[in-house]
Amino acid sequence: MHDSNEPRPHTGRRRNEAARRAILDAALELLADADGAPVSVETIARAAGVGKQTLYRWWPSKGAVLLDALTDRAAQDVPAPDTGSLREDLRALAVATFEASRRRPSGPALRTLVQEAARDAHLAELMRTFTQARRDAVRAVLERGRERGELGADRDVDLLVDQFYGFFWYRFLLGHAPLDADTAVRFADALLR
Amino acid sequence: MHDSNEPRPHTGRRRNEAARRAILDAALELLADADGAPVSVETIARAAGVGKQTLYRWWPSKGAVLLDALTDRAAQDVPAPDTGSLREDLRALAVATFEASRRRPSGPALRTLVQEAARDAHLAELMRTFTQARRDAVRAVLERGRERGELGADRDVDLLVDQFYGFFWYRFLLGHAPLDADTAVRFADALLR
DNA sequence: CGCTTGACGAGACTATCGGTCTCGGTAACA
DNA sequence: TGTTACCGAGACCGATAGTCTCGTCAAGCG
Repeated sequence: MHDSNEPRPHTGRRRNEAARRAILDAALELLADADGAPVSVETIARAAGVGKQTLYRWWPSKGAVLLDALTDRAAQDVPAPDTGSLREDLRALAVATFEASRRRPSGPALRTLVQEAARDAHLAELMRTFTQARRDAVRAVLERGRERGELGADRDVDLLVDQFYGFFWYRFLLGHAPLDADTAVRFADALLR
Repeated sequence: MHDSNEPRPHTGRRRNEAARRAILDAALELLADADGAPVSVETIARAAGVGKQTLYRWWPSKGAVLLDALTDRAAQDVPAPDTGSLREDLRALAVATFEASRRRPSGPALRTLVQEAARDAHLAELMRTFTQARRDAVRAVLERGRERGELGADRDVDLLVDQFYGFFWYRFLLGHAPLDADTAVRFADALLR
């Protein structure tokens, strides 16, 4: 058996970085334009001017490409406000979350991506880490507030985290009611009453 | 032109009621067993012992069959508690909603149905009336409470309704945290703090 | 009783899509 | 200059929603 920890140096043609960019850009654009409608691999490849195999050579599935397209350019950084005030932190988090969901192309793309995830268990699993980071940010803000005595001992942090993201996703996916900054502030205050 | 308000009497073989029942029963059972996985028309027809055309003769799409299967047997009746106390009404609504989501086969079937709706715009549209009735029940409870002076003028009913169902759907679809009666009571109380 | 009508089960067929496979060509490196 | 691995293109496979056709069968009418 050969030493797999020390593979032989790479030879041959290298990965085409322009193709990678074209694929991610095309995927994000199609994801945003679709706004709910499915995005096919054929369409992405054609829009990027590449063959399907180039896609599958570097990503294991369509979902992986789509998620990569979103996280590549979209605000990867999770805001972690720490103003010293629970109310201010939660307001800031809500405003940042709601506003980010309205920006193009990442907002509409995220909406489509969730719908893709509903039919693709693999993608759903990949998205868990994406959403877990956001949940952790809310939890951290709440727990800092608790340590400062701004959150009563009777308040359940798990419940509050799910209230925060439940409301957000509900309005985001249904799109029947606004997710603007004013709503964000009123919502954050409602959670802390 | 003939009088379309007075169509000629029906002749020929009549609709097979047993087939209708078999289709709806098979669809609900498959929907519940799938618990997320897609349910194909072929599978429904085979399980019901009917041809695909019998399905498409009476329903316009797969989604219509699935929704019909759920609403046919599942608790169609929306609870409308009116105890005279906002807190008691909202608790009752939350307990009924959360408990119903855990019952078989309607609970798992609803979860699968939502995932089907994510890929079927037609079904998503059909489900709007289904969910609207539930939203209206919560709204009615809140507005009765407001008339009794149990809800401050600063509380936004639209926000509260979305908080209620946002939290429910979030936990129901993700399944990461309990939706039991105890949680329902604590949640209802949290909304009314 | 027998004819007309329309529903019935069965399954072939079309179109779409995710994913695999193969082909001739080409860029990078030794 | 030869080897290697990536490239675009597209044929191919399997699954699935929905349509179409076929021979059959039940309900009513004359």
